[in-house]
Amino acid sequence: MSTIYDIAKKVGCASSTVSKALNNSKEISKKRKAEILAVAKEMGYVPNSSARSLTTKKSWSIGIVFSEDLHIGLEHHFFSGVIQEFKKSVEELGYEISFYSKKIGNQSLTYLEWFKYKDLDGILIVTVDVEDENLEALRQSKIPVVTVDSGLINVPTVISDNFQGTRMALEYLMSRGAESIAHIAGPLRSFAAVERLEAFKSVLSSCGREESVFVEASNYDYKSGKEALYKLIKLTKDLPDAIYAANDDIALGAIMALKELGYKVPRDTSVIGFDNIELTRFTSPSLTTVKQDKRKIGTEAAKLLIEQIDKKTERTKGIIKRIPVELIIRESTK
Amino acid sequence: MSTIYDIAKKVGCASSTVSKALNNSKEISKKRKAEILAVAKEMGYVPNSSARSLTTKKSWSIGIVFSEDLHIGLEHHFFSGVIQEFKKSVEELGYEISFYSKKIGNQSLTYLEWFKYKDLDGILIVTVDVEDENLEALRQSKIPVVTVDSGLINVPTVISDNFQGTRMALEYLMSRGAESIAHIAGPLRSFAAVERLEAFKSVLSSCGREESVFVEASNYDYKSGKEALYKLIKLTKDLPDAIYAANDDIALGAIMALKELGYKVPRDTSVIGFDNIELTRFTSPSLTTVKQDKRKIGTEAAKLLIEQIDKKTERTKGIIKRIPVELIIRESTK
DNA sequence: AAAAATTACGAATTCGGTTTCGTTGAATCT
DNA sequence: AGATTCAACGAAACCGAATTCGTAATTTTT
Repeated sequence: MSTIYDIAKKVGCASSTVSKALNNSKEISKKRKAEILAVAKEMGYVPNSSARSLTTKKSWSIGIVFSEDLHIGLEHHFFSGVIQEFKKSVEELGYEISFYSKKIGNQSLTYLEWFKYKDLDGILIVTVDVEDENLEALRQSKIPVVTVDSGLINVPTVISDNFQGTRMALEYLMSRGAESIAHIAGPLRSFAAVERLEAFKSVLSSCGREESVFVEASNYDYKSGKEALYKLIKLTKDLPDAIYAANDDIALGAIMALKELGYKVPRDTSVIGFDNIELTRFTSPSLTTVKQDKRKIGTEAAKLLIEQIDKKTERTKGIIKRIPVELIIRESTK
Repeated sequence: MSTIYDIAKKVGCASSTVSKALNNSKEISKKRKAEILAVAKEMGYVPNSSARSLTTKKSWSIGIVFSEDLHIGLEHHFFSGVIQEFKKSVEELGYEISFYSKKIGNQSLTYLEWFKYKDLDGILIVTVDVEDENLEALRQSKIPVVTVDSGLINVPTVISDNFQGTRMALEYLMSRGAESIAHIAGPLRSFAAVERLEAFKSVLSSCGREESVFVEASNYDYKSGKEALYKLIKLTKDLPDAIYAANDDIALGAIMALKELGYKVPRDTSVIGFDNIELTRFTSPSLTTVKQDKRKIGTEAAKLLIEQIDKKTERTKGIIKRIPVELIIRESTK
């Protein structure tokens, strides 16, 4: 309601003086400042963010992009945790978050246009759909960007250590006597899926296992996990000793499919997931899984982004920050 | 980058004319308009949201407040779904959402100040902590507000039909032979918890059961559910035939506590929850529960809010929209 | 005490749009 | 043809801040 002009009028000074008082400039006397601050408080003055960011070119807000095509959203078990933590981190510094949405008014904006439209200070990309060609322009631009779980070249990325996680999972399975291990990969247009598949192949071959059996799930969800398991069964004559799934949802789907086929987990085969979503403690059997540290991922992403924003340092070419994972052993592996 | 002034210069007209072309005003000829639009496109013009909302007093953004004290956040099973759907609904109309956070820059703002600061068009309150006195000012104001799952008087509210749900749950339990039924209430500073408790008492007494046994969980989570069950056991000599929990997390906690005490569910007692979070399908035993329609709740809240924003109608005094619930029968009840 | 350097403040401009209102030229009417 | 209406455009004010720069008042220096 009340503006700096109202305050100026009441105090009997110029608006510029009020502005100085409010922004602890040194161009003002203690006395004047105290006087102005008192009046401002009395009038219930609140600055206007639009006016402020119009002149300062700083919006104090950070955009978040996530690929809805990959079924990522606020409800996603894992990413909602990452975003929550990211939000908390940047809020401590005074930033707020803003979600990308295609429709702005009547027209639809690309990520880059959106960035300009909103005068954003930076962007967090949560997972990347390789097929989203809109991202390319973002990647080539000079604006502060950080990604989680993606492989955009020349963009700082925070991602779980998929190699370490895969190795831990597979070595554990082998230590428990698994001879044949199959992999249900996530959709290979996601970067993490590719990494886990690569790691799977690499670990197996380094252990002297020649062929690596895997199928690709069409999505990171329960249903796709079920379907993938049926595909897998068709592919192999015998049930493998163990199955390494690209994430927990897929693993749970696979277990359900195994049940439908009359198999018991872990008696007939072990299943191991990735993520450690809350669910996994409660299922029966409870799920052995590789735990991702979503809190750490969120805070690290925030850190990497704020550094770009503050230090005006150009994006460090292709920084990639790997967050350690942890193997959580439960009942789905023998 | 480029502004309407740049366009004006290039076209050779006034900025006001450009503005008119961009906002399909009728005060412009087809020819001029086409010409301007072409140049705008060529220059990659994108409007600036700050400048726009500064003059129009319309920010096209809606604020979301949720009480972190109640452990509500982006990760909450139920509310994240509501928010996701709300977001989708308002985005279709060109609005974006913005989350309240205490720290703006260095100072902390009340909800009302935040509303002014950001020039918000409306506010969605997701659950209300009765003890949050900041809300009172919001309630008394004339700004467009809608709440979900709360009981703010004179504020439109969208909420599940807790009476219907409770009745369905209890009647089902009784139809299956339960004589004694206890209730684990949610934290009673939340409105839904109070409603469910009231409904519990009312249904039981209308069925001729005199005393209604209940305990209050300190939070809506698993741990509180466990603790509450231990409290309950101390309170009653015998295990009740059935337990009606205020939400799924509490129910799951209670089941775990029962397990620890050597009881089996549903053999020794039935347990029924509220929400139908995804988890409930996977637990063992899977949980019988009252399903809340989070999609519907989200869209209805959006509708109620947009109506206030658009029609400039004052808040209809105390409108309360009840969304039907559904009983999902699974294994935790006999 | 006069000169020089500081300090405290205000006038004016700017950010990027929207909107009002006056003016001009063309089209319509009598 | 002269009077009248209407369509198309531009000048200017405004939204609410931040910032630059000039000036007057004050303090410090010699």
